[in-house]
Amino acid sequence: MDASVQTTAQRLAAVPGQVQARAPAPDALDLLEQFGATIVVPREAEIHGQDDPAEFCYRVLRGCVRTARLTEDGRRQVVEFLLPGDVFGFAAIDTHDVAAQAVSPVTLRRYPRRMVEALAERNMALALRLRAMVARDLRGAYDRLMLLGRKTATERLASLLLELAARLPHGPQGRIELPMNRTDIADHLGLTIETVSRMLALLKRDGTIAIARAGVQIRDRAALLQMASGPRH
Amino acid sequence: MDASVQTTAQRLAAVPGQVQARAPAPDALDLLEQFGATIVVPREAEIHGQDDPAEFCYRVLRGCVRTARLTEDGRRQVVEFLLPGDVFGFAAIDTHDVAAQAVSPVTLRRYPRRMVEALAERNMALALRLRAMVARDLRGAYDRLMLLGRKTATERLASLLLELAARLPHGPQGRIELPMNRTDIADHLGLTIETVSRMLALLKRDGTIAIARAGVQIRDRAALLQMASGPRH
DNA sequence: CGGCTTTTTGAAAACCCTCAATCCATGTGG
DNA sequence: CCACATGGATTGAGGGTTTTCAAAAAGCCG
Repeated sequence: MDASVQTTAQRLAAVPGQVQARAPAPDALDLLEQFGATIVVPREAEIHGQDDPAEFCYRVLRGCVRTARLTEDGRRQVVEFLLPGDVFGFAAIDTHDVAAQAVSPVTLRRYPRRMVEALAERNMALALRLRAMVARDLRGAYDRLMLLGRKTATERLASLLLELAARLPHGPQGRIELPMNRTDIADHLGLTIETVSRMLALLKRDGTIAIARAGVQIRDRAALLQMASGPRH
Repeated sequence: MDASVQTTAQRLAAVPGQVQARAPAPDALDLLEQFGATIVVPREAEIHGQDDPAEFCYRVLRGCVRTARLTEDGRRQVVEFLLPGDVFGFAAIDTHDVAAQAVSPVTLRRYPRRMVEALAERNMALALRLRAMVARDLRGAYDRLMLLGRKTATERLASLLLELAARLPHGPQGRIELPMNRTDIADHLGLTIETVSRMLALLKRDGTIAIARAGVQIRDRAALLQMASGPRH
């Protein structure tokens, strides 16, 4: 079987360790598959830098990627975490406006942007798909603006835990494994690692969650939901 | 002369009080003009709500618009301020993901989204223009994530002042008039009005800026630039 | 079992927020 | 024309949340 005729869903299913058994829904992104290359990136390695010319865009097959911005004096803002099935680098026009690094050992599918552009010019479904992806990124960014500008430390943690619980595969009793360390979480939520640690300890004492290092289990989802949107009323 | 054949540049130039005498560069957005309607919105009135179906998109002709998100408990995050020449509502797919309100009395040009979509399907230049606009919004949102997540109050103020100085028309000695009040600024920068006031007073004492209510003059641009990117180093 | 990194915990300080009063500009009515 | 009311901005005092600095604990891997 020629790899170029695999659908996205089939390819995803073929990746070892990939748990989501989603229905093989046809996806406009499948058109890109024949131009894709699979690459492996070691932990903490850079996939592309900020302001790099946007030669490629990517889909995560395995592992976790973070996108981030850096200031000259070393402060970092992690924009988002990308998990298997997620794509990134599609919004860029000329250059990437964030850097992308591997949080864990990562397997990626990489597509040349020239091809994406060329295909999208001809194929309206793909063009619409691309637009929907960028719109989604934008909405996500707006959500995060609210989180960073107007939420407390606990609320930020609660929001992130709920988001990750919805996106990560679940183990027994709804346990999830956080792929990123405390520093990544802190730089994503606009906090310090100490505050992240303390707020997690707090949620643990409450009985809202159970944590063991990277393993997290949500015990009281309702409480988390309430915390995520604000303690008042 | 039929209004429908005016170019964007011509129309902009025709607006009273419009100062920018930009060269009449052809713009793919001019294609929309024949479907546009000019509307006037009073101060503090809503242009569209969050999650409203995206029936229209807009261009600011006069005045200042803010886009914002609200939480259930009333906290607000102002996403951005839009000034004459700026467009908004183009990134939406089905619904607007921010609310838009008039900061000052506003004149807008309003375009039906159906028309925008229809034209973009046929006209590649317009489609690319739309994409570039959304990409710009996204980059702006990323800049703001860094600002909210990792910058101090003074740095946030310095950043905003520099941004507005670059976008607002200048009076004598580089004076600018801030169209928004302290509450809007605070909700944009993730601060309180008191902190905004205090930090402005601080910059004033430094001699970095001169302020009189809404009027601001930047006296030491280099100092502001340095503050905006961080005090350390 | 060491040596390493990561996480957690503690104490003190910093920064920003909250609450409250005052100031200032503007507008209104007597 | 002035007194007064109103809404926004400023200033002050105190408190709270998060940060900073420091050390201990817990994993991880040789």
